[in-house]
Amino acid sequence: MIPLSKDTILQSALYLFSRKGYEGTSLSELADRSGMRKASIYSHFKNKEAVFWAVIDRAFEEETEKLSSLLTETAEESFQERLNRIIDLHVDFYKQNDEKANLWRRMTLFPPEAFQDRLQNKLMEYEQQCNALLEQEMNRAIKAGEIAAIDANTGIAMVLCMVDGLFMEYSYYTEEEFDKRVQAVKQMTWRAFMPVQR
Amino acid sequence: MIPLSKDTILQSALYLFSRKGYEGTSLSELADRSGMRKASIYSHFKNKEAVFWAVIDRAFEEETEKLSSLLTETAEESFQERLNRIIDLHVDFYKQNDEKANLWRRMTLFPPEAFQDRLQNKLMEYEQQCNALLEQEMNRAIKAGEIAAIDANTGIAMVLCMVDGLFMEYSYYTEEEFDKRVQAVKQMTWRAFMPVQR
DNA sequence: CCTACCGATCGGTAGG
DNA sequence: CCTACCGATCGGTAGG
Repeated sequence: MIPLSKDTILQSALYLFSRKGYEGTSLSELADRSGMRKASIYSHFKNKEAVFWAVIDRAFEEETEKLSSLLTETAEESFQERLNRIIDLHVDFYKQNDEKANLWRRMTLFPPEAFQDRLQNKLMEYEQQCNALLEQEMNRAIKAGEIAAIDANTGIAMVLCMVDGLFMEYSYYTEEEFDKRVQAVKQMTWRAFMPVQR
Repeated sequence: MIPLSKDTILQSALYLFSRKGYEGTSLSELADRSGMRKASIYSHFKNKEAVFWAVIDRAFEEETEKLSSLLTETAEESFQERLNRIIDLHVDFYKQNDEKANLWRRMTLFPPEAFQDRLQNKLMEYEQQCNALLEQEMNRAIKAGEIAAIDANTGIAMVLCMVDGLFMEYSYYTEEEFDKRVQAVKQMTWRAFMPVQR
Protein backbone atom coordinates (compact mmCIF):
# COMPACT_ATOMS: atom_id res chain seq x y z
CA MET A 1 0.00 0.00 0.00
CA ILE A 2 2.67 2.48 1.03
CA PRO A 3 5.18 2.63 -1.85
CA LEU A 4 8.42 0.80 -1.13
CA SER A 5 10.70 3.82 -1.25
CA LYS A 6 8.36 5.92 0.89
CA ASP A 7 8.34 3.17 3.49
CA THR A 8 12.13 2.98 3.34
CA ILE A 9 12.31 6.70 4.09
CA LEU A 10 9.98 6.27 7.08
CA GLN A 11 12.05 3.40 8.49
CA SER A 12 15.29 5.33 8.04
CA ALA A 13 13.71 8.40 9.61
CA LEU A 14 12.57 6.43 12.67
CA TYR A 15 16.11 5.11 13.06
CA LEU A 16 17.75 8.53 12.71
CA PHE A 17 15.22 10.62 14.66
CA SER A 18 15.41 8.22 17.60
CA ARG A 19 19.21 8.31 17.71
CA LYS A 20 19.95 11.91 16.76
CA GLY A 21 16.69 13.75 17.26
CA TYR A 22 14.75 15.72 14.70
CA GLU A 23 17.03 18.74 14.47
CA GLY A 24 20.10 16.51 14.66
CA THR A 25 19.11 14.53 11.59
CA SER A 26 19.88 16.06 8.20
CA LEU A 27 17.98 15.30 5.06
CA SER A 28 21.16 14.17 3.35
CA GLU A 29 21.79 11.53 6.03
CA LEU A 30 18.20 10.46 5.64
CA ALA A 31 18.65 10.27 1.88
CA ASP A 32 21.91 8.27 2.17
CA ARG A 33 20.27 5.75 4.48
CA SER A 34 17.29 5.49 2.15
CA GLY A 35 19.48 4.91 -0.90
CA MET A 36 18.55 8.02 -2.82
CA ARG A 37 19.51 11.67 -3.29
CA LYS A 38 18.32 14.33 -0.92
CA ALA A 39 16.12 16.04 -3.48
CA SER A 40 14.24 12.80 -4.12
CA ILE A 41 12.82 12.83 -0.61
CA TYR A 42 10.73 15.77 -1.75
CA SER A 43 8.92 13.58 -4.25
CA HIS A 44 7.49 11.62 -1.29
CA PHE A 45 7.10 14.27 1.39
CA LYS A 46 6.36 17.97 1.28
CA ASN A 47 9.27 18.80 3.59
CA LYS A 48 11.22 17.59 6.63
CA GLU A 49 8.32 18.36 8.97
CA ALA A 50 5.98 16.11 6.97
CA VAL A 51 8.44 13.21 7.36
CA PHE A 52 8.43 13.83 11.10
CA TRP A 53 4.65 13.64 11.51
CA ALA A 54 4.39 10.57 9.33
CA VAL A 55 6.85 8.78 11.63
CA ILE A 56 5.20 10.00 14.84
CA ASP A 57 1.61 9.30 13.86
CA ARG A 58 2.45 5.75 12.90
CA ALA A 59 4.28 5.08 16.19
CA PHE A 60 1.47 6.43 18.36
CA GLU A 61 -1.22 4.51 16.52
CA GLU A 62 0.56 1.23 17.14
CA GLU A 63 1.06 1.82 20.87
CA THR A 64 -2.42 3.09 21.70
CA GLU A 65 -3.79 0.05 19.92
CA LYS A 66 -1.70 -2.31 22.08
CA LEU A 67 -2.87 -0.64 25.28
CA SER A 68 -6.54 -0.82 24.41
CA SER A 69 -6.29 -4.52 23.46
CA LEU A 70 -4.72 -5.19 26.84
CA LEU A 71 -7.66 -3.38 28.41
CA THR A 72 -10.21 -5.71 26.84
CA GLU A 73 -8.24 -8.97 26.84
CA THR A 74 -7.35 -9.06 30.53
CA ALA A 75 -10.74 -8.11 31.99
CA GLU A 76 -10.99 -11.43 33.87
CA GLU A 77 -7.59 -11.46 35.57
CA SER A 78 -6.61 -10.57 39.14
CA PHE A 79 -5.26 -7.16 40.12
CA GLN A 80 -1.72 -8.40 40.71
CA GLU A 81 -1.70 -10.13 37.32
CA ARG A 82 -3.09 -7.11 35.54
CA LEU A 83 -0.64 -4.81 37.32
CA ASN A 84 2.25 -6.98 36.15
CA ARG A 85 0.76 -7.01 32.65
CA ILE A 86 0.76 -3.25 32.39
CA ILE A 87 4.35 -3.09 33.65
CA ASP A 88 5.32 -5.83 31.18
CA LEU A 89 3.53 -4.08 28.30
CA HIS A 90 5.79 -1.10 28.85
CA VAL A 91 8.96 -3.05 29.59
CA ASP A 92 8.47 -5.22 26.48
CA PHE A 93 7.97 -2.06 24.48
CA TYR A 94 11.28 -0.64 25.73
CA LYS A 95 13.06 -3.88 24.93
CA GLN A 96 11.55 -4.93 21.63
CA ASN A 97 11.05 -1.57 20.01
CA ASP A 98 14.29 0.07 20.89
CA GLU A 99 13.99 2.79 18.27
CA LYS A 100 10.36 3.62 18.84
CA ALA A 101 10.84 3.72 22.63
CA ASN A 102 13.76 6.05 22.27
CA LEU A 103 11.80 8.32 19.95
CA TRP A 104 9.02 8.37 22.55
CA ARG A 105 11.54 9.31 25.23
CA ARG A 106 12.83 12.19 23.14
CA MET A 107 9.40 13.49 22.22
CA THR A 108 8.28 13.39 25.84
CA LEU A 109 11.21 15.26 27.31
CA PHE A 110 12.74 17.22 24.47
CA PRO A 111 10.23 17.80 21.71
CA PRO A 112 11.30 20.01 18.83
CA GLU A 113 10.11 23.45 19.93
CA ALA A 114 7.68 24.03 17.07
CA PHE A 115 5.94 20.66 17.55
CA GLN A 116 5.65 20.74 21.34
CA ASP A 117 1.91 21.42 21.67
CA ARG A 118 0.76 18.88 19.13
CA LEU A 119 3.02 16.23 20.71
CA GLN A 120 1.81 17.05 24.23
CA ASN A 121 -1.78 16.39 23.08
CA LYS A 122 -0.87 13.00 21.70
CA LEU A 123 0.92 12.02 24.90
CA MET A 124 -1.99 13.12 27.10
CA GLU A 125 -4.40 10.98 25.09
CA TYR A 126 -2.21 7.96 25.77
CA GLU A 127 -1.90 8.73 29.46
CA GLN A 128 -5.68 9.12 29.81
CA GLN A 129 -6.16 5.61 28.47
CA CYS A 130 -3.55 4.21 30.83
CA ASN A 131 -5.19 5.99 33.74
CA ALA A 132 -8.67 4.75 32.88
CA LEU A 133 -7.48 1.15 32.72
CA LEU A 134 -5.80 1.39 36.08
CA GLU A 135 -8.54 3.32 37.88
CA GLN A 136 -11.31 0.95 36.90
CA GLU A 137 -9.21 -2.03 37.88
CA MET A 138 -8.05 -0.55 41.15
CA ASN A 139 -11.52 0.34 42.37
CA ARG A 140 -12.74 -3.14 41.55
CA ALA A 141 -9.84 -4.73 43.44
CA ILE A 142 -10.39 -2.52 46.48
CA LYS A 143 -14.08 -3.48 46.67
CA ALA A 144 -13.15 -7.15 46.39
CA GLY A 145 -10.67 -6.76 49.26
CA GLU A 146 -7.94 -7.92 46.91
CA ILE A 147 -5.76 -4.90 47.74
CA ALA A 148 -5.64 -2.39 50.58
CA ALA A 149 -8.11 0.53 50.53
CA ILE A 150 -5.77 3.07 48.97
CA ASP A 151 -6.99 6.18 47.18
CA ALA A 152 -7.10 5.12 43.53
CA ASN A 153 -5.27 8.23 42.29
CA THR A 154 -2.47 7.66 44.78
CA GLY A 155 -2.05 4.09 43.64
CA ILE A 156 -2.13 5.00 39.96
CA ALA A 157 0.41 7.78 40.46
CA MET A 158 2.78 5.27 41.99
CA VAL A 159 2.43 2.68 39.24
CA LEU A 160 2.91 5.26 36.49
CA CYS A 161 5.90 6.69 38.32
CA MET A 162 7.55 3.25 38.43
CA VAL A 163 6.87 2.77 34.73
CA ASP A 164 8.35 6.19 33.98
CA GLY A 165 11.36 5.41 36.14
CA LEU A 166 12.01 2.13 34.33
CA PHE A 167 11.55 4.00 31.07
CA MET A 168 14.47 6.26 32.00
CA GLU A 169 16.59 3.50 33.47
CA TYR A 170 16.34 1.23 30.47
CA SER A 171 18.45 3.61 28.48
CA TYR A 172 21.40 3.68 30.84
CA TYR A 173 21.63 0.27 32.50
CA THR A 174 22.76 -3.03 31.01
CA GLU A 175 19.96 -5.45 30.15
CA GLU A 176 20.92 -7.73 33.05
CA GLU A 177 20.91 -4.91 35.59
CA PHE A 178 17.66 -3.61 34.12
CA ASP A 179 15.90 -6.96 34.49
CA LYS A 180 16.85 -7.07 38.17
CA ARG A 181 15.28 -3.66 38.54
CA VAL A 182 12.06 -4.73 36.88
CA GLN A 183 11.79 -7.65 39.30
CA ALA A 184 12.53 -5.39 42.26
CA VAL A 185 9.93 -2.91 41.13
CA LYS A 186 7.22 -5.52 40.68
CA GLN A 187 7.92 -7.00 44.09
CA MET A 188 7.95 -3.68 45.92
CA THR A 189 4.94 -2.34 44.05
CA TRP A 190 2.91 -5.33 45.10
CA ARG A 191 4.06 -4.87 48.70
CA ALA A 192 2.70 -1.33 48.57
CA PHE A 193 -0.71 -2.55 47.42
CA MET A 194 -1.29 -5.74 49.34
CA PRO A 195 -3.83 -5.75 52.15
CA VAL A 196 -2.32 -5.75 55.67
CA GLN A 197 -3.41 -6.05 59.28
CA ARG A 198 -2.28 -3.11 61.36
CA MET B 1 37.83 34.78 40.77
CA ILE B 2 36.28 33.69 37.46
CA PRO B 3 36.32 36.79 35.20
CA LEU B 4 32.90 38.40 34.82
CA SER B 5 32.55 37.81 31.11
CA LYS B 6 33.69 34.20 31.35
CA ASP B 7 31.09 33.59 34.02
CA THR B 8 28.45 35.25 31.84
CA ILE B 9 29.28 32.83 29.04
CA LEU B 10 28.96 29.88 31.43
CA GLN B 11 25.56 31.06 32.68
CA SER B 12 24.29 31.63 29.15
CA ALA B 13 25.63 28.27 28.08
CA LEU B 14 23.85 26.49 30.95
CA TYR B 15 20.63 28.21 29.90
CA LEU B 16 20.98 27.36 26.23
CA PHE B 17 22.39 23.82 26.55
CA SER B 18 19.56 22.86 28.93
CA ARG B 19 16.86 24.17 26.58
CA LYS B 20 18.30 23.34 23.17
CA GLY B 21 20.97 20.78 23.83
CA TYR B 22 24.64 20.99 22.93
CA GLU B 23 24.32 20.49 19.18
CA GLY B 24 21.20 22.65 19.10
CA THR B 25 23.01 25.65 20.55
CA SER B 26 25.06 27.76 18.17
CA LEU B 27 28.01 29.85 19.22
CA SER B 28 26.37 32.96 17.81
CA GLU B 29 23.31 32.49 20.06
CA LEU B 30 25.66 31.97 22.94
CA ALA B 31 27.52 35.13 22.02
CA ASP B 32 24.31 37.18 21.67
CA ARG B 33 23.10 36.07 25.09
CA SER B 34 26.50 36.85 26.59
CA GLY B 35 26.56 40.34 25.06
CA MET B 36 29.55 39.85 22.81
CA ARG B 37 30.54 38.71 19.32
CA LYS B 38 30.98 35.06 18.50
CA ALA B 39 34.73 35.31 17.95
CA SER B 40 35.18 36.74 21.44
CA ILE B 41 34.11 33.49 23.04
CA TYR B 42 37.37 32.05 21.78
CA SER B 43 39.31 34.43 24.04
CA HIS B 44 37.78 32.60 27.03
CA PHE B 45 37.45 29.03 25.80
CA LYS B 46 39.44 26.95 23.38
CA ASN B 47 36.33 25.86 21.47
CA LYS B 48 32.68 24.89 21.89
CA GLU B 49 33.60 21.59 23.55
CA ALA B 50 35.58 23.40 26.24
CA VAL B 51 32.52 25.52 27.08
CA PHE B 52 30.52 22.31 27.42
CA TRP B 53 32.85 20.66 29.91
CA ALA B 54 33.17 23.83 31.98
CA VAL B 55 29.37 23.91 32.36
CA ILE B 56 29.06 20.19 33.09
CA ASP B 57 31.91 19.92 35.60
CA ARG B 58 30.53 22.81 37.61
CA ALA B 59 27.01 21.33 37.72
CA PHE B 60 28.21 17.88 38.86
CA GLU B 61 30.47 19.27 41.56
CA GLU B 62 27.58 21.15 43.15
CA GLU B 63 25.23 18.16 43.19
CA THR B 64 27.65 15.55 44.50
CA GLU B 65 28.52 17.97 47.27
CA LYS B 66 24.86 18.30 48.30
CA LEU B 67 24.41 14.53 48.40
CA SER B 68 27.43 13.91 50.59
CA SER B 69 26.41 16.62 53.07
CA LEU B 70 23.01 14.95 53.37
CA LEU B 71 24.82 11.69 54.07
CA THR B 72 26.66 13.12 57.08
CA GLU B 73 24.03 15.55 58.40
CA THR B 74 21.15 13.09 58.74
CA ALA B 75 22.99 10.20 60.35
CA GLU B 76 20.79 10.35 63.47
CA GLU B 77 17.38 10.34 61.79
CA SER B 78 14.88 7.50 61.29
CA PHE B 79 14.65 5.52 58.06
CA GLN B 80 11.35 7.05 57.00
CA GLU B 81 12.70 10.55 57.59
CA ARG B 82 15.89 9.85 55.71
CA LEU B 83 13.98 8.23 52.86
CA ASN B 84 11.83 11.34 52.51
CA ARG B 85 14.98 13.48 52.69
CA ILE B 86 16.58 11.74 49.75
CA ILE B 87 13.36 12.06 47.73
CA ASP B 88 13.14 15.75 48.72
CA LEU B 89 16.78 16.37 47.83
CA HIS B 90 16.02 15.29 44.30
CA VAL B 91 12.59 16.93 44.05
CA ASP B 92 13.98 20.25 45.35
CA PHE B 93 16.74 19.98 42.79
CA TYR B 94 14.22 19.54 39.96
CA LYS B 95 12.21 22.52 41.22
CA GLN B 96 14.85 25.02 42.23
CA ASN B 97 17.46 24.36 39.60
CA ASP B 98 15.28 24.06 36.58
CA GLU B 99 18.10 24.59 34.11
CA LYS B 100 20.61 22.34 35.78
CA ALA B 101 18.05 19.55 36.22
CA ASN B 102 17.10 19.74 32.59
CA LEU B 103 20.72 19.61 31.53
CA TRP B 104 21.14 16.52 33.72
CA ARG B 105 18.10 14.94 32.05
CA ARG B 106 19.56 15.58 28.62
CA MET B 107 23.01 14.30 29.48
CA THR B 108 21.59 11.12 30.99
CA LEU B 109 19.35 10.16 28.11
CA PHE B 110 20.74 11.94 25.07
CA PRO B 111 24.39 12.80 25.56
CA PRO B 112 26.22 14.30 22.59
CA GLU B 113 27.70 11.24 20.91
CA ALA B 114 31.34 12.21 21.32
CA PHE B 115 31.00 12.91 25.05
CA GLN B 116 28.97 9.84 25.99
CA ASP B 117 31.64 7.82 27.78
CA ARG B 118 33.00 10.65 29.88
CA LEU B 119 29.47 11.63 30.90
CA GLN B 120 28.53 8.04 31.77
CA ASN B 121 31.47 7.90 34.18
CA LYS B 122 30.37 11.05 35.94
CA LEU B 123 26.82 9.77 36.30
CA MET B 124 27.96 6.42 37.69
CA GLU B 125 30.03 8.14 40.36
CA TYR B 126 26.92 9.99 41.49
CA GLU B 127 24.80 6.87 41.51
CA GLN B 128 27.38 4.98 43.57
CA GLN B 129 27.17 7.61 46.28
CA CYS B 130 23.39 7.52 46.28
CA ASN B 131 23.48 3.72 46.52
CA ALA B 132 25.95 3.71 49.39
CA LEU B 133 23.83 6.11 51.42
CA LEU B 134 20.71 4.02 50.92
CA GLU B 135 22.30 0.62 51.48
CA GLN B 136 23.93 1.53 54.76
CA GLU B 137 20.72 3.09 56.00
CA MET B 138 18.51 0.26 54.86
CA ASN B 139 20.55 -2.46 56.53
CA ARG B 140 20.57 -0.47 59.77
CA ALA B 141 16.78 -0.04 59.65
CA ILE B 142 16.19 -3.71 58.94
CA LYS B 143 18.30 -4.76 61.93
CA ALA B 144 16.41 -2.31 64.14
CA GLY B 145 13.09 -3.78 62.94
CA GLU B 146 12.13 -0.34 61.68
CA ILE B 147 11.27 -1.69 58.23
CA ALA B 148 10.45 -5.12 56.81
CA ALA B 149 13.33 -7.52 56.08
CA ILE B 150 13.59 -6.75 52.37
CA ASP B 151 16.71 -7.43 50.32
CA ALA B 152 18.58 -4.11 50.42
CA ASN B 153 19.23 -4.05 46.67
CA THR B 154 15.56 -4.61 45.94
CA GLY B 155 14.58 -1.73 48.19
CA ILE B 156 17.20 0.59 46.75
CA ALA B 157 16.17 -0.25 43.19
CA MET B 158 12.63 0.76 44.01
CA VAL B 159 13.55 4.07 45.63
CA LEU B 160 15.85 5.04 42.77
CA CYS B 161 13.19 4.05 40.26
CA MET B 162 10.68 6.35 41.95
CA VAL B 163 13.18 9.18 41.94
CA ASP B 164 13.91 8.57 38.25
CA GLY B 165 10.19 8.47 37.48
CA LEU B 166 9.58 11.78 39.24
CA PHE B 167 12.58 13.15 37.39
CA MET B 168 10.83 12.41 34.08
CA GLU B 169 7.41 13.49 35.24
CA TYR B 170 8.53 16.87 36.50
CA SER B 171 9.15 18.01 32.98
CA TYR B 172 5.69 17.25 31.65
CA TYR B 173 3.23 17.82 34.49
CA THR B 174 2.07 21.09 36.02
CA GLU B 175 3.64 21.91 39.39
CA GLU B 176 0.34 21.24 41.18
CA GLU B 177 -0.11 17.83 39.57
CA PHE B 178 3.54 17.04 40.22
CA ASP B 179 3.26 17.82 43.94
CA LYS B 180 0.36 15.41 44.23
CA ARG B 181 2.53 12.75 42.62
CA VAL B 182 5.39 13.36 45.03
CA GLN B 183 3.01 12.89 47.96
CA ALA B 184 1.56 9.74 46.41
CA VAL B 185 5.02 8.34 45.82
CA LYS B 186 6.19 9.00 49.38
CA GLN B 187 3.09 7.40 50.82
CA MET B 188 3.23 4.30 48.63
CA THR B 189 6.98 3.91 49.02
CA TRP B 190 6.62 3.86 52.77
CA ARG B 191 3.82 1.28 52.49
CA ALA B 192 6.21 -0.95 50.56
CA PHE B 193 8.83 -0.73 53.31
CA MET B 194 6.86 -0.81 56.53
CA PRO B 195 6.94 -3.94 58.67
CA VAL B 196 3.78 -6.06 58.49
CA GLN B 197 2.27 -9.11 60.12
CA ARG B 198 1.31 -11.74 57.60
C1' DC C 1 37.19 42.08 23.07
C1' DC C 2 36.44 43.38 17.63
C1' DT C 3 35.77 43.01 12.06
C1' DA C 4 36.19 40.18 8.40
C1' DC C 5 36.57 36.08 6.62
C1' DC C 6 36.98 30.54 5.73
C1' DG C 7 35.06 25.85 3.99
C1' DA C 8 31.31 22.85 5.08
C1' DT C 9 26.72 21.84 5.59
C1' DC C 10 21.92 22.99 6.28
C1' DG C 11 16.70 22.72 4.26
C1' DG C 12 14.72 23.55 0.14
C1' DT C 13 13.88 24.55 -5.16
C1' DA C 14 14.23 24.54 -10.47
C1' DG C 15 13.86 21.81 -14.09
C1' DG C 16 13.95 17.70 -16.05
C1' DC D 1 13.88 9.59 -9.07
C1' DC D 2 18.17 12.78 -10.78
C1' DT D 3 21.84 17.00 -11.31
C1' DA D 4 22.65 21.42 -10.17
C1' DC D 5 21.89 25.05 -7.63
C1' DC D 6 20.05 28.74 -3.80
C1' DG D 7 20.65 31.76 0.59
C1' DA D 8 21.49 31.03 5.38
C1' DT D 9 24.01 29.41 9.04
C1' DC D 10 27.41 26.44 11.20
C1' DG D 11 32.19 26.18 14.11
C1' DG D 12 36.38 28.15 13.79
C1' DT D 13 40.51 31.40 12.38
C1' DA D 14 43.46 35.60 11.03
C1' DG D 15 44.89 39.63 12.59
C1' DG D 16 44.41 43.30 15.28
